[in-house]
Amino acid sequence: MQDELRARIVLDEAGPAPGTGHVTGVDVAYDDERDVVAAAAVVLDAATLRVVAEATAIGRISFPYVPGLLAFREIPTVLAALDALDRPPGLVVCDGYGLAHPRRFGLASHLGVLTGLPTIGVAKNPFTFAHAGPDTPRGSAAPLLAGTEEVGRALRTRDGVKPVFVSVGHRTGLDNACAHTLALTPAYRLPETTRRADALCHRALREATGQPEPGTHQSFGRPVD
DNA sequence: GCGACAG
DNA sequence: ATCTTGTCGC
Repeated sequence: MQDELRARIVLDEAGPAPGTGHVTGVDVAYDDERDVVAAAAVVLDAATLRVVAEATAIGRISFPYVPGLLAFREIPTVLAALDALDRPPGLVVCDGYGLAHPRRFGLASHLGVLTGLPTIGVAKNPFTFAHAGPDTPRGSAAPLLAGTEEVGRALRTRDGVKPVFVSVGHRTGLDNACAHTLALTPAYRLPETTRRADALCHRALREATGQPEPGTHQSFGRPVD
């Protein structure tokens, strides 16, 4: 299926200019025990990084995590969240890869082809591509190489901090994808889009399952004296 | 055959 | 992704 759909990726568009229009982050959280998945889509104003729209969707886990097949696990619920938005998403920033994929069709490319939207992938970990460590300062980058082809970049978004791994999804160029990623990281390693979507899908999952009770999402809660 | 392997 | 503690740094 990936080999089929790959032909529909549009690579001759530079994509939206960084800092203009809207940028949307999508992310998914799981509760394997209860077989529940929650997705979130958060639309930011690209210039101010302020949230202008949000939407979530709840579903059942329909596919296991298999390296290389992440899209089949995450996309159904992500599509539902995007559909629930009350305005166009603009550029969509995914957790994971686009072209930097064993078959050149990662999550970001898959989502782009299904929706027709411009997409990029920003992953936290390298997949199976060789890359040198980018220089220390923020903005430094090193190519992700599939043989001789540059399928993405290891991009430093904070001085001296582990880089993120950027690749093109659909209807966007790699230089532009990296420029967007830098515009979305004024304070943290990960894009604001990813951070907002991550927080929202965890909140939605918790509200849908009504499990933990601790204070803030990622905290462990105060020990009882 | 074995290890690696986005989230 | 999820679970989970201590700890280093600003």
